[in-house]
Amino acid sequence: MNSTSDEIKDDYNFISEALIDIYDQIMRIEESEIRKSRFKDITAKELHLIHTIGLHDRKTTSEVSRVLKLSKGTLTANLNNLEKKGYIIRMINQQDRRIINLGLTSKGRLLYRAHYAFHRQLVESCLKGFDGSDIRKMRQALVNVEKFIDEVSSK
Amino acid sequence: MNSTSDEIKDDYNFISEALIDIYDQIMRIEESEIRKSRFKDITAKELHLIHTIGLHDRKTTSEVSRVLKLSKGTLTANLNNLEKKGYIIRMINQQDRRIINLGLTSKGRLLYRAHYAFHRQLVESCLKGFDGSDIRKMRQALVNVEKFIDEVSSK
DNA sequence: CCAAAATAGTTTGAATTTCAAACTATTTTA
DNA sequence: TAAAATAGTTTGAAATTCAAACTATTTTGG
Repeated sequence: MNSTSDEIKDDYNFISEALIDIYDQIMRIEESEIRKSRFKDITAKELHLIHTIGLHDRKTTSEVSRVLKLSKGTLTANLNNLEKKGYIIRMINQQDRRIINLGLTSKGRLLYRAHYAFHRQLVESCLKGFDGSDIRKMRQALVNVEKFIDEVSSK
Repeated sequence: MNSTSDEIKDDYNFISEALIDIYDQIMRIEESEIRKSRFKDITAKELHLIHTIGLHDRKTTSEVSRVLKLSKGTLTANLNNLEKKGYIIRMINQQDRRIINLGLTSKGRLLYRAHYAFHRQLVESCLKGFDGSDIRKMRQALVNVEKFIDEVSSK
C-alpha cells in the first residue's frame, strides 16, 4: 500500500487519540463483564491485583506493592478485602517469618482464568484478520512502548 | 514472513500480558513527566480531564461527565480543584443559563499541548520503523478494539 | 400564560481508597 | 549479641467518589 505523509500524520493523530481513550473503556468493560458473572464483588483494581498475584508465583507483599506502585499500607488494606471475600490467602514463609507469600484460593484462580479469557478474547478481536507477520509487528510495537517507558523512567 | 500456529499463539499471549501492564505504566509516566515540568500540581486523572475538556470545544459539565463516566458531583469537585489551580474556567452559557461551558485557561492550554506532545512522542516511538501500511494495520487494530468494546457493552 | 415537569449543575454526607509515619515482629550484620 | 535492617500492619488524615437532595433555569402542555 502507498501512503502520503499526510495520511500517515492522520493515522498518528488517530492512534494517539484512540490510545488516550481506549484503555479507560477496557478497564471499565472488564470490570462490568466480571461483575455479570459469579464474581459480583470485584472491582477493576482488585482484578488487576489478582492478576499480579498470579496463579503460581507465591509473590510477597513487598514485590506486589513494588510492581503495582502502591504503598505497603494500601496493599495491606487491599489484601485484607480480598482475603475477607475469599479470593486470596496469606502464607507465612517458614524460611523467613517476616515474609508473607500470597496465593489465590480456588475461587481466586477461577476469577483469574475468567479475566484472562476475556482479555484474550479482546486481543483476538483486535487482531482479527491479521497474519503472522502483522501480529509480529503488533508485538514489536508493544516492545517499543516498553522500551520508551524504560528510557523515560531511567533518564 | 512465515509463522507456525504455535508462534502466533505465543505472540497472542505476549500481547495479552503486555497490554494488561502497559497502560498503568503509561499513566504513571505521563503524570511523572508532567510533574517534572512547571505543572507540578497535576495528577494523571486531572490530565485526562484537561484532555477531555480540550482546546476548542466549550463542552458542558454534563457532556464531560458522560464521556468520563464520572458522576456529576464528582466532576464538580474535580472542576473546582482545576479552577482553583488556574487550569480551567467555567462560562455560563447565555442562551441557556443552566448550562456551564468549560474552557482551558492559557496555563491549561499549555498543559494540554505538553501532554499531547509527550503522548505523540510515545506513539512515534511505538511505531518506529513502521511503514504506511503497517501503521494502517495498527489503526485497524484499534478500530477493532473499539468495535469489540461496543459490541460487549451493548449486549 | 403559567403551573408542572424536566434539565444542568452544586451541595451534602457517607463510604472507600490512599498515603506516610509509627509500630511490631523477625532476621541480618558487625 | 546488641544494633540495624527488613517485612508487613496499624493508624490517622487527606483525597476521591457516589447517590440523593437541592437550587436555578428552561421547556412543556393545558
